[in-house]
Amino acid sequence: MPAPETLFRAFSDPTRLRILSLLRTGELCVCDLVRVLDLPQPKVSRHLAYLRRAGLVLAHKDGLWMHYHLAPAPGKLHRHLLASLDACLEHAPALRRDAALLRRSRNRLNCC
Amino acid sequence: MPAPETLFRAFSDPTRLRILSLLRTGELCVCDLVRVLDLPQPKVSRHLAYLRRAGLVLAHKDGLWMHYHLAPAPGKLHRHLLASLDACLEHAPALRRDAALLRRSRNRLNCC
DNA sequence: CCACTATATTTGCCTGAGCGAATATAGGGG
DNA sequence: CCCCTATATTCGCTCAGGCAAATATAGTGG
Repeated sequence: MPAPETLFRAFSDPTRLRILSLLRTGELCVCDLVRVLDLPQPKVSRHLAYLRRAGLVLAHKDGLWMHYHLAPAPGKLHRHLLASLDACLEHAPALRRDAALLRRSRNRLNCC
Repeated sequence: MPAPETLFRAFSDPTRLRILSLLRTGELCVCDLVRVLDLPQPKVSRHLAYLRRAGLVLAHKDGLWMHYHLAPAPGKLHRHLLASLDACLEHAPALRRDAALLRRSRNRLNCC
C-alpha cells in the first residue's frame, strides 16, 4: 500500500489524469490512448509505467498489444482518489473532450 | 480556480498533508504547527506559503502571530480532496498522532 | 532605542521527474 | 529470415521543488 502522498503525486500530472480518466471507462491498449490523447507514444508509455509503479494500473500483454486497466483499489484513499476523477471531469474540459473522442473512436476499430 | 493537477500536487507532500489535516480542526498559528509537527519553523513556513499560493489556506495576522485556516472550497474537486484527508487518517498513523497531540496541547496554552 | 519572539525569505545544494529524440525489444506476417 | 508495427527504455537536458542554514522582517515590551 503506497503512502498517501505517493498516491496524490501520481494524480498530479495532466497526462496521467487524462489516462486515468480514460481507463475508468474500461481497458485500453496503448495505441488507443495515443490516438485519443494525441501525444507521442513514448510519452504515453512513460506515464503508464509511472502509474504501474504507483500501483494504479495493471497491464497484460495480448500479442503485440499491451492492455491497461485500473488496478483494484483496496485502500479507502485509493478509491476516493479514483472517485475524484468525476469532479475533475467537471473542471477540466480536456477530460470531457478525451472521453467524447474515445466514445466516437470506439466505433471504427482502428487497431487491436 | 487552480488546475486539477495543481491541487493534487499540493496534497503530494507528507508535511503538507499533516498541516492540512491539522487545519481541518480549525485555525492554527505557526507556533502551534511547529510544536505539534516537531519540525523546523522555516520548513513549516515554506509549506504554508506553498499551500497559500495553491489557494488551499488563508492567513491573517494577529499582532505577532499568523493564523492559518483552510480556504473556502468553491470547487467540487477542492472539497473532495479535503474530504480525502479522512481517508488519509485511516492509512497514516502519523496524522492520527498529530491530531492527538494537538488535542492534548490545546489545554496548556503555550502561545498565542 | 534595544532586545526578544514569531514568522518569512534567501541561499546554495541536490534529487525527482518532466520533455523530445533516438534507440531497443518483441511479436506477427510475408 | 526480414520487415513492419506496437511498445518500452535510454539519453541528455531542464526545471520544480525538497532540504538545512543563515538571515531578514515585524511586532512587542522594557
